[in-house]
Amino acid sequence: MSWGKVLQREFYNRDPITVAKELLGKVLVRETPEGVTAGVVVETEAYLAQGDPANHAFRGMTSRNKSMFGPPGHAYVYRIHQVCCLNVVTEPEGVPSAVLIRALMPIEGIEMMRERLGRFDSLPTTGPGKLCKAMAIDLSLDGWDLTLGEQLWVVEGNEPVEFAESDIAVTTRIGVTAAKDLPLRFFLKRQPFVNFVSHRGDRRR
DNA sequence: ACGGGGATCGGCT
DNA sequence: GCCGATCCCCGTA
Repeated sequence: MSWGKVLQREFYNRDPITVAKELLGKVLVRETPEGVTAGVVVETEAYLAQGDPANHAFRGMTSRNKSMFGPPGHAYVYRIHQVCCLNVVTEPEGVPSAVLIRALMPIEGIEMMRERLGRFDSLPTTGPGKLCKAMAIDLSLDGWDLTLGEQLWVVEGNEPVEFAESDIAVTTRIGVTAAKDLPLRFFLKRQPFVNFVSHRGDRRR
């Protein structure tokens, strides 16, 4: 009932750029008493422990970002502008780095996602805030251990979307004001569920 | 198609 | 007090 091999600690215990790229094509699963929602990860961003002023942990540990300082493979969920965003924590405990999940291709529970959004949306998981609302991911999941295979986790998924290394696009990150020139956003080309905002470096669909 | 603005909240200075 | 790792709506075209 865990939808295949649950990604374990070693997967996350690497640098955030590697994890951000390898997360593409994996499946994020969310289970609540209401049911299961799941989607293929198609867009991510890396936030580095060193030299990255856009990282919430750039100026040290606070009550908000403490999950990033914990062991890899846990969630870092924070709130911004009325919505939550989901990150996975990378690298060893004490090294504050993470990968932001920005978009999914839904493969399970798309109707439930739309109910949670409160409207019909043909793309209910484009954007980090929207996908959290669609999957009922909130601050109570901050620090959650993603390797347990309960409530919130990531599976190998047996490659539900086929792509090659050359299908991965790399651009600067969306919405950040600091370190806006670092090429740390990764997404699958020709994937309609990738966040559709006009952004330097994006390709027309 | 694109851009501007407002909503409204927790975390930090 | 201020300011976002956002989203949606509503102008203009």
